[in-house]
Amino acid sequence: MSETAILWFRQDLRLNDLPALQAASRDDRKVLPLYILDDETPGDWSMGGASRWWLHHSLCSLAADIEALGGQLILRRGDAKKILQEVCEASGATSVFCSRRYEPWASEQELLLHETLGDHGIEFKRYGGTLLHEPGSVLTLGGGPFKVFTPFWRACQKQEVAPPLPMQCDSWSNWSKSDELASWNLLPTSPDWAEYWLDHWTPGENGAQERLHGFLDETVSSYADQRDLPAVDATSRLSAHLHHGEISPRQIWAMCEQKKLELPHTATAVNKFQAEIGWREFSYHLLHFFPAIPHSAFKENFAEFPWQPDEERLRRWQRGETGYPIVDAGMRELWATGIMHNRVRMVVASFLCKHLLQHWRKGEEWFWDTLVDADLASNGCSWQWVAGSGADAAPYFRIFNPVTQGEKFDKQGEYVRRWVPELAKLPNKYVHKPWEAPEDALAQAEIKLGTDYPEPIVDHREARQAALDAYQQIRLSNATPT
DNA sequence: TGAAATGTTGGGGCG
DNA sequence: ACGCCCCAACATTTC
Repeated sequence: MSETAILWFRQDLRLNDLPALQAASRDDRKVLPLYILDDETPGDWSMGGASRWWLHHSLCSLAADIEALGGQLILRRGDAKKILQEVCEASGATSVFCSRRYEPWASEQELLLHETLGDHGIEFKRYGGTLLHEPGSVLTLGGGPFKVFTPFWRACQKQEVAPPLPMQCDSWSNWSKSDELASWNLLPTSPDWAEYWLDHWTPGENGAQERLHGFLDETVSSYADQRDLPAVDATSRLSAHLHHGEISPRQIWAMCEQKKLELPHTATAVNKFQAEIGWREFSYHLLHFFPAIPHSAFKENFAEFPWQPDEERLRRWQRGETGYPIVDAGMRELWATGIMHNRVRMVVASFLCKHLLQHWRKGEEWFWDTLVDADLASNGCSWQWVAGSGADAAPYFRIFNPVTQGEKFDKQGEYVRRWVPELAKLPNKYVHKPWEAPEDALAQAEIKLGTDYPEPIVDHREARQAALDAYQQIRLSNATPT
């Protein structure tokens, strides 16, 4: 009689290019596909609200795909170690296969599982597939991790990316003691802030593949010119699919390489897109070597940065009520759709840290809860990048001017008007700076500043100076005495 | 994957 | 014709 192997799904909700699945199904084993909702082990980083919404739909999709192949996805909730032991015992499974994760709590959990399951005679094996290159396989000549993106990415590109694996599973276990997905209450109620999200998103492996093909067929050619324009649909919008593992970076990579062979003139744009996959890799590698990144400054002198905690400022930023249209548009897009255009992410993040002097962790936490693509590695590294405390970070004095950024990347104010409809009637000239609009222009646009749309929460010039002064403080504190 | 301040240059208006 | 000033336009530096 053949043995049973648990395929423990985590952040890899797909069936294709899944090394753990291939390994599990080898040697004539029956595969028992299991997802565990574990809110205990991740500590502060249990899944945020938007991710849970996504997870619900992604699990529906995965369950349907497995069912179509004759299996049943088992759902269980609780401490993963306990559940795995239970399910092994109840089902007679003798091995557990999974894809590696790289969050500090997750790698600890993997080591622990290897020991405790091993003590019970159960084989625990973990596989790659979530990254192009495993952390540790891309190192400087000195043997250490890269701390700067460009040389890191150059080194990555010197290595082969393994081709994606085809789906392979011959027989599924028929053990079927599963929770009802609905009982997990992953979807929001009262209010249902995700009411229209299925109009924007198709979670699941099929949705991810469609998105990738659509992007490469129709969008990528204008990617180089237009990806910074938030009003234009010129980005891949793959981040959430990638985060949940519905598509692997190797699948993306292979398709990109093929695209460049077929249509060489798209090479520049495709390369730019691939470099974004590179930033994801970079973040994961950094998180692996510097596990404190999600909660403490990579550049240590930033530990003393004089942030000015202010709940009211934070709240206005979260709600998109700062009085700076491009910032408010971004924050409202995030709330309405679970995502925000990358260019605008940089602007709102810079605004929170530099104009409002709020700790980058406050922004990181908000994004963690509201983004469908919330990812510990990318989120932590990117917030530190903006704040200036991260690896290869933007220098602290690089302070975005929210008006200039708006005028540069949203010339016609289309994006602002979409997400901040109260400004819709304002002429282009003032749409990024309504406080400069003369009385009659405001009247014609039916706006009373301070009532229909807020006055700017801070004066740009003063806020910029305050941020530079704050930076000066840690520079001085960091100076070595002579 | 900035922005502002400061410096330089050169054309044109003007006395 | 000349010098002077103004100020774009661009370059450099500073934060």
